[in-house]
Amino acid sequence: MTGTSTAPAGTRWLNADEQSAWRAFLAMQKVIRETLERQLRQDAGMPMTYYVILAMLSEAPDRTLRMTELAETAGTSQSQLSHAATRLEEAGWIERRRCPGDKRGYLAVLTDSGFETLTSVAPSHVASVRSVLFDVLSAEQVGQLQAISEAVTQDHEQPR
Amino acid sequence: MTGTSTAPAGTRWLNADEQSAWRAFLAMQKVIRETLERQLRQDAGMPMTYYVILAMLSEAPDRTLRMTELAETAGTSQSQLSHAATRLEEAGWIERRRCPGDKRGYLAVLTDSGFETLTSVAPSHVASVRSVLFDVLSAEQVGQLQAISEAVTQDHEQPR
DNA sequence: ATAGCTTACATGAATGTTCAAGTATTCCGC
DNA sequence: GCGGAATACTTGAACATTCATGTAAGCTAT
Repeated sequence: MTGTSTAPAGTRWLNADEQSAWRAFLAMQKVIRETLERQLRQDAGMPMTYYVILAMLSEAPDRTLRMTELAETAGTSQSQLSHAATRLEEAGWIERRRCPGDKRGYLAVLTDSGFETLTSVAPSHVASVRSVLFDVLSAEQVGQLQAISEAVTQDHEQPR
Repeated sequence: MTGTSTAPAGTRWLNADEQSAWRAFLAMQKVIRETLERQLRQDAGMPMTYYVILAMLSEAPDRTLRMTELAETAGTSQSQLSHAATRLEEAGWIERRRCPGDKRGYLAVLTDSGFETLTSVAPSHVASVRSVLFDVLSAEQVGQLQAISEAVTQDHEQPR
């Protein structure tokens, strides 16, 4: 039900173009997510969320970030990050240290082992991203996709 | 790590454009998924997967589909559908009937209650889809998004 | 007609995510 | 400098998804 038929009048349903674009989009999303998720699971035994967390840490100065900042840059909730950090710490990929100057806080630090893991998985991850997305798009389409993505996310930013 | 630095030579990293397109895309995906998921959870207490299942059933002749077909059209795995069907049946939104002619199979039937629920939730769902996506895109961009989506999914189809 | 493969679906354990609390700190105004 | 609100993070329960496996029924070639 994204279309015609029974319902309170006044609902602006999707027209045919929007309808098919929407379904196509859902399908694309699914293909991409599943492809990457499966690849990472196989090659590194971690979900994509965890990969992104490690990746963000690897780019931070001293491979270290405050939990909250990490959650923000990785695009996860604090709760999710906290659970993830527990698992990542068990795996030996990160460490949590008390935050100097703010005893409420913790710093997440990427360990050497974590960095190595990331380094070893990254190439095949990037290859997957390429093969599922960029290899099938023209340069123009890449630009279009970015513009579309930014339109959606920018519109959605909270007014502070 | 989607970029430069340490790693086996020969890896084709993403260039700057691809990199930023990719991150923008991930962010968009997240915004859209979370928005819809949250809205459906609030308004109907169901995840989007379940909504799609009900929606597909509502469009089928007699609001009935064989489990396998339903899984296919809804884009879920059979296992996922089976679990979902259990929950949906508990909620009284669908029924499972033995499939005449093939005693292995089951038919999933959308109940009146399920149809009513769907009917009551659909408008706000569509409104969300609109507000998060179509309202911020031009007609041209909608077309571009569809083309991009199709490029990805078509390329990914299994060769039979 | 029967052995053996395949199809249709269910089930259970493992894992991730979300939501709602809960516990420390820190900040702020008076 | 003290009470109360906000911040930083954790925790546990509920739920969804996945993977591997299980069971029943249909198909097919001999």
